[in-house]
Amino acid sequence: MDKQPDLCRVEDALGILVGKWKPIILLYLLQEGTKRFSELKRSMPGITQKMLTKQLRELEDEDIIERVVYPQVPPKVEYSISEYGRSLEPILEAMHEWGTKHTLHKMNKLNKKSM
Amino acid sequence: MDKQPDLCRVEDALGILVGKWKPIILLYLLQEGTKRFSELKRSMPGITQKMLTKQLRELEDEDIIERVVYPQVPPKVEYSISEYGRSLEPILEAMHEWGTKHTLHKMNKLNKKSM
DNA sequence: CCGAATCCCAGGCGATACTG
DNA sequence: CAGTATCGCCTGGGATTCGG
Repeated sequence: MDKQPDLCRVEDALGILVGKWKPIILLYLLQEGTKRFSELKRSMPGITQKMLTKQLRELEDEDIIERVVYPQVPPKVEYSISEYGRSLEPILEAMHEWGTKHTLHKMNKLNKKSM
Repeated sequence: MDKQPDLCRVEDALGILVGKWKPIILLYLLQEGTKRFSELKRSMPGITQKMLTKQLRELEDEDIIERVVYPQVPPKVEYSISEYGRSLEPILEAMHEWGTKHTLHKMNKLNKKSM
């Protein structure tokens, strides 16, 4: 199964970003700083509690985000990007930039067809 | 960089790289230049013809790779990274670099536990 | 040699309801 | 408020077979 181990490290990074809501969560926390669960949920229309919990857990397991529980009633849990997680920021920015260009690229392609 | 969730284009880039064999295909073609179908298949133990064809088609549809068919018997089809596709190289390199560090990060984490 | 067509399964994702 | 628990759909990926 082992191919060239050194060539396949791309997938380790990819695996962390893949997930329907992970890029959104990461960009949001990078932008807004620390947020509690309900704030995250409110800012992502369409996500269910289950999915938000799951994606947050997975990011936490990889040490990308930090989770702080305040033992009180009602409960309060805050999430934030870890110092380590910030090392992903350049990659996210590069992908966002490339994605923006690619969207234009596809639009040009469609326009050519209809002309 | 616009980080509003609804304007986030990270997923456009992500969608192109996601696919079990796509990073491998891209890195291979970036390194080796033009290759024919059978060479690609031979270099990726475990991939089926169907999957290789599918992943190549998807990359071709996004103009990331180029496909040249030589009308002869037996058939010969060559694949290569397009000029446009090369714009993904910095991202792949960044992810590879990050992935390498992350692998170390996880190893350190495991070592701490067992000490 | 290249790839399309078919069948199949696991897991990601979602809707909904329940709990401390 | 911040989660679990259950159920079910849908799609990516794989084995196999057929065709030009």
